Amino acid sequence: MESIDKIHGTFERRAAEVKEGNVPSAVIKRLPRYHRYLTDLLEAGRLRISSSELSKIMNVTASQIRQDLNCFGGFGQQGYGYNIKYLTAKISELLGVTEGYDAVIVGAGNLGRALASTRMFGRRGVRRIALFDIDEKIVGTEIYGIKVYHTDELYEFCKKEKIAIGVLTVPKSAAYHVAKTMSDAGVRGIWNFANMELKLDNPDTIVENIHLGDSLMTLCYKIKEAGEKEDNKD
Amino acid sequence: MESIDKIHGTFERRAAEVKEGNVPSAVIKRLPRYHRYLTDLLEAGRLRISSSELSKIMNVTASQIRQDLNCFGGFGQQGYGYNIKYLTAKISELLGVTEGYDAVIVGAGNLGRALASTRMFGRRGVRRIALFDIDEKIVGTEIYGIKVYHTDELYEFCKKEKIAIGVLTVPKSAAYHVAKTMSDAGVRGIWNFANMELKLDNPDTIVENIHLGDSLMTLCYKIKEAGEKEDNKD
DNA sequence: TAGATTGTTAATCGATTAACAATC
DNA sequence: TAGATTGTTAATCGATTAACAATC
Repeated sequence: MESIDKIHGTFERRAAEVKEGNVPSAVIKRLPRYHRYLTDLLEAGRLRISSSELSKIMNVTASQIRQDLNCFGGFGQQGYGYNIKYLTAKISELLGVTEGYDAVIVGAGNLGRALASTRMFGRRGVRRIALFDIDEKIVGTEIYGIKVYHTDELYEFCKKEKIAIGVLTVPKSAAYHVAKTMSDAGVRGIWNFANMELKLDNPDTIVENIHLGDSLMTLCYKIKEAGEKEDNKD
Repeated sequence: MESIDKIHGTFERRAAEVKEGNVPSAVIKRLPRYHRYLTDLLEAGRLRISSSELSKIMNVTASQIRQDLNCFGGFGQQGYGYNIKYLTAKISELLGVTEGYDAVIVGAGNLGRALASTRMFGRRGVRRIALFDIDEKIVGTEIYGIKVYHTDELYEFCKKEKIAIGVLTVPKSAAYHVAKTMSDAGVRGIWNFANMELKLDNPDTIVENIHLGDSLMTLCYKIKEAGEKEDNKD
């Protein structure tokens, strides 16, 4: 127990040193995955982990883990490893999880409802403030505890509530119009499930596209590839 | 028109040359995106495109496009560009889109229904043969034209119908059991929406994980980063 | 033939891995 | 102190870009 406290002390002394801004994009892309594994370890009650143990769990090299974590300010401890809680907090901060952004979901179809019901948002510090749809039958109701508004009110709502994130689950045909409305209302990031590339005039609006189809294709590719290897065995 | 025919002739003569198997993984990862853009161009009625035009549309370098497409057998034509139809067909083949795999969706919740209703599968040559759920109220019904079976029948069904792809949209608690059932029944690839890493004994079962949370985190990161840049302006 | 655009080589860049001295 | 494990340098590897000769 003493050694853990000692580690903690060390971390706190070092916290100011954290360098940022020059983290390579390859590392940034890996951060959500680190975050996932570390959160799981934390929930499992683990306090510390070495790069070598984590490398086995995550199936990457220990060297890469040390190199990666060092990008934002070496706070491992020689002979001990990394403090999981501190590491998770640091990565959360870097990823913006601690910012507490507000989000709206536009489109209350199957996908919109699925997103309304997951605990994915809360875990990442994002609050779902409202759902929007054009179906008068559901406007005014609540879905998984989230109030449904008419899409006509979207612009005013986003502006007034200073919404940071807009989740787009409307049909392709409506996607551009809805996206533009949100962009105009000052929404900073659009999480786009509409299966199309959005071209918005506002260069400051960030668009993160979900292309499930790309993932399905990758799976097909891997299946086909594995089958070919199998064939070559004979 | 004559030149187009000429190009076509050239392509057919060359079709045999296609090299495969040594395509770098960085290129493989980009193929679904190429496929998307090329399909759109094809639907827009375009017949040919140059690496330089495509580079502008896709926001990558023309050099990369030529390098990429060359990996699986240079079939552009100097002075003309690439035949979109042929290129799309080639990429489709490489990705396994032409294999015509059969899939089942396990879990008929919001996400399962969303997946049952999209045209994403058909476009990629994947047939959705059946839905599975444990809710007796919906077993026996049809959802978006797909028959719903009880999950108890999953093993037999997959085995009998030689299902290649299992789409996993059940709660975390049931994910492992369902995945193992499918793996045991010879399902070759699992498309995993359960937000957890599946550890299956069978090393031949391919798992493609969807981690929407990672994408949401990336969006948060980009928003935070853009905000910081904004701050530094002053 | 002249113009356009590929295929391909060579140069650059960035990312990964290996190794080990520093240090807890 | 001895053992463990990081932080960091240097070596390797792979991916991207630039350039241009080949060729349609």
